[in-house]
Amino acid sequence: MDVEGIAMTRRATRQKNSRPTIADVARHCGLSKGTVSKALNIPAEQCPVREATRERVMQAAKDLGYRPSWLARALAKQKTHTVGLLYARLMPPVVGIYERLIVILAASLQHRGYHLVLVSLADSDEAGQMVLDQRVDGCVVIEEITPGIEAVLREAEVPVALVNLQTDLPGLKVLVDDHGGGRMVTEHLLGLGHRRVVFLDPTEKELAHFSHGQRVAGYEQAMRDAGLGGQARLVKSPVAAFAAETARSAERATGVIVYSHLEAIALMQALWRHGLRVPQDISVATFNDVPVTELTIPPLTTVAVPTREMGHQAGCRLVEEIEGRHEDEDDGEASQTIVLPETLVVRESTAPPPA
Amino acid sequence: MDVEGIAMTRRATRQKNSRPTIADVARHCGLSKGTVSKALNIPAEQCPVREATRERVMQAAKDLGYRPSWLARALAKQKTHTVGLLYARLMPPVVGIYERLIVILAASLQHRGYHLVLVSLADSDEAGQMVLDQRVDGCVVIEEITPGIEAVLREAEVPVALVNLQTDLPGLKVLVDDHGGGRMVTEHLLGLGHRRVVFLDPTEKELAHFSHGQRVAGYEQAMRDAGLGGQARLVKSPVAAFAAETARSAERATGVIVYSHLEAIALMQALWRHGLRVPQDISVATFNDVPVTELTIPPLTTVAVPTREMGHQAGCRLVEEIEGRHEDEDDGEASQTIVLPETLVVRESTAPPPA
DNA sequence: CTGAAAGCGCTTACAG
DNA sequence: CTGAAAGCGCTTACAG
Repeated sequence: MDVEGIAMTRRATRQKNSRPTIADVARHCGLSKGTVSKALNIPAEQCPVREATRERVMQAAKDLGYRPSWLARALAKQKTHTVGLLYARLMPPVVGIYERLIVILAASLQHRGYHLVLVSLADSDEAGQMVLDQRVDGCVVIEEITPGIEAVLREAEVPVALVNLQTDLPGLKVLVDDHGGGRMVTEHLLGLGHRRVVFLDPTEKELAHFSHGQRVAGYEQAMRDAGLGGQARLVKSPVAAFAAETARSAERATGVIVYSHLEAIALMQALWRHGLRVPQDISVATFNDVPVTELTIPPLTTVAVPTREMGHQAGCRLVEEIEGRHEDEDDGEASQTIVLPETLVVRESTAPPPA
Repeated sequence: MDVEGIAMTRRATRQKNSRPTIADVARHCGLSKGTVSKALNIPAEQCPVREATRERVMQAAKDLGYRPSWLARALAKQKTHTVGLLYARLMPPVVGIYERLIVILAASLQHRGYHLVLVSLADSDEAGQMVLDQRVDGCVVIEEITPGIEAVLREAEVPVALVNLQTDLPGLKVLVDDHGGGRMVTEHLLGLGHRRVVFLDPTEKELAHFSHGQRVAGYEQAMRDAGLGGQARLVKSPVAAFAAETARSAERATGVIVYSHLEAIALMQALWRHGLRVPQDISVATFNDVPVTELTIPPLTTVAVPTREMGHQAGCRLVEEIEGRHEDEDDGEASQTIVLPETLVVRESTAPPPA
C-alpha cells in the first residue's frame, strides 16, 4: 500500500511538476503570486517591486525552470496573440504566388509577437468558430471569401485584413493594381509594334477571381488608347487548341497575354510543338513573376505582383489594428485600402512582331 | 453624473455582453454551470442530463448566441488542439514542394479537430516558447532542424513528427526513399543506353539537406551496379558553366541528373542557349514532380516525391500520438519511422543517347 | 439527474 | 513595495 501510494504520488507529482506554476515560484521565494507576476512581466524600469525581490524571483524562476503558461495568460488577458489565415482554395491549383506571401506574413507577425494559424474555409464551421470563439485576435482572408465566413466577419468585431480579394466587407484591404498591370503589359507589346494582341483566359476556375476582370479591363483600355479597341480579343480556348489554331492561321495574333503563368509556360510548350518560335513568330507575356518564369525557354516577360509587400502590409497593419483597437473613436476609420503597384519585368519572350 | 454612469455601465455591459458566457446560459435557464456544460458537451446518448433540460439548455444557448470560449476550455482541459509547424528555411529559396505538403497537413489536422500554426525557427526563442508553454499539443518539424529546437524537443514531452529531415531525435519520422529515387532515375537513363551520366549538384545551400547525400548514393550505386562505378561524377558548377563546358566537350555527358528541379529547368534553358537539344543531344532528369515540370520544353522526366502522402501521414500519426499519449507503457514505442516510396515519371526530356 | 466547489494558471485592481 | 482576492470562462470529480 505504501509502495503503491508512493508510486501514485510520484506519478501525480511528476505530472504536476513537469510544469512548475507561478504558485511554485511564489512559494519558493515566500512571495505572493501577484508579486511574482509583476516581477516577471513588468519591464525593469517602472516595475513596482524592489530590485532585490525582482532578482530573487528571476533566480527562482530560472532555478525551477518556470515558464508561464501561454494558455493561462491568454485567458487572463483575453488575448491570444494569434491571427487566423483564412483561405478557400490555395488547394489543388497550387498557385505559387501565395507561398511567399504567407511566409512573409507569418514572419511579419512573428516579429511582432503574433502567430499565424492556418484555417481552410473548406469546412465552413471550423472557420466560424475559430473567429468567434476568441481563438484569434484577428484574421486575414486571402484570395477568396465564402459567403459563410463573410457573414461571420460582418457580425464579429474581429479586426480583419482582406488580401487580394473583392468584397464590400469593412476592414483593411490589401490589393494590387491589376488594372495597371494589364495595361502595362499591353502597352509594352503595342510599343514593340504589335497590333494583333490577344488576351488568353484561364481555363480553370481562376476565372472567378476578380483580378481577371481587372487585368482584362487594363488590356482593353490600352488597346482602346492605341485606337485598337475593336481588335481586343479574349480567347477562351485551352492553350493546346489556341496554339494549333494559331499555327494554321494566316492572320494570327502576334502577341498574347496569358492570365496564368502556368498556362503561359504551357502555351510556350504548345507553340514549340507546332514549330512556332517565341518571340520570333509570336510574343508571349504573363503575370506573376515567380522564380520559374525566369528559367523558361525563352525567359518570360511578366508582370510582377508584389507578394512580399502584400504579406508585409497585411501583417503590419493588422497588428496595428489589433493593438490600436481602443483608439476607436466610434467611427469606422478602420476601413483602409492599400493598392500596391505591379511592375513589368521584360525578358525574352516578347519582341517586335515578325515583319 | 447619472448620464455618465449609465454610459459607463452601457459600455461595460456591452463589452461583457458581446460574449455571453456559460454562466449567462445557466442563469437564463436557472441551472448550474456544470449542468449546462454537460448538456452542451456530452453526446446526447450517454448524457447524464434529462432530455428536457438538455433541450432547454440548447435553446437558451442558441437564443443568447452563446459560443464557448476556446481559451477557457483549453485551459480547463489543458489541451489546445493546435500543432506547431516548425521550419527553418522555406523562406527565400521557395522550394515549391512544401506548399502542397503544408496545405494537406493543415487539412488533415483540421479534419481531426486540430489546427496548424506556423512557427519560423529564424527567431529561435519564439519556437522554444511555443513548444514549451503549452501552446501546442504537438509539432511537426519540416525539412531542417536547428540545434536549439532540437534540444528543446529532446527535453520536452511534446509529441513530434519529423518530416523529411535527419536527426537522432526520438519521435515519429516521415521520410522518403531518396536513395531509391536516385537509383531509379539513374537506372532509367542507363536503361536507355546512356553510359556517361553525371549528377549535377545544387549550387545553393540545398546541398546541406541530407536528401542530397541519399540521392547521390542511389545514383552511385546504380552506376556501380552497371559496372560504371568509376564513371560516376558529381558536378558542382553552376548550370550555365556546366552547359558551356558540355557544349564544347567532345566526350560530354549524354545524361544529367539534376538535384533541384528549378536548376533542371535552368539547365535546359542554358543548353538551349548553347544550341544543344534535349533530349536529342543530352538527356535531363530531375526530382520533385511539381506542376511546372510537365510544362517545360521539353516536359521533364522527374522523380516524384509523395508530398500529399507525407502531409497526410504526418497529420494522422501525430494526432494519434497526441491522443494516445496515455497508452504509453513507459516504453518509447512512439519512435516510428515511415519511409515513403518515390516514383519515376518519365516524360520527354530523356531518350536514348545520340548514336 | 442536478448543484456546489475546486481547479486550470495566470493578471489586475484594490488595500495596506 | 507586497499581499489577498476576484476574475478570465470553462471542466470535472464529488455529493446529494
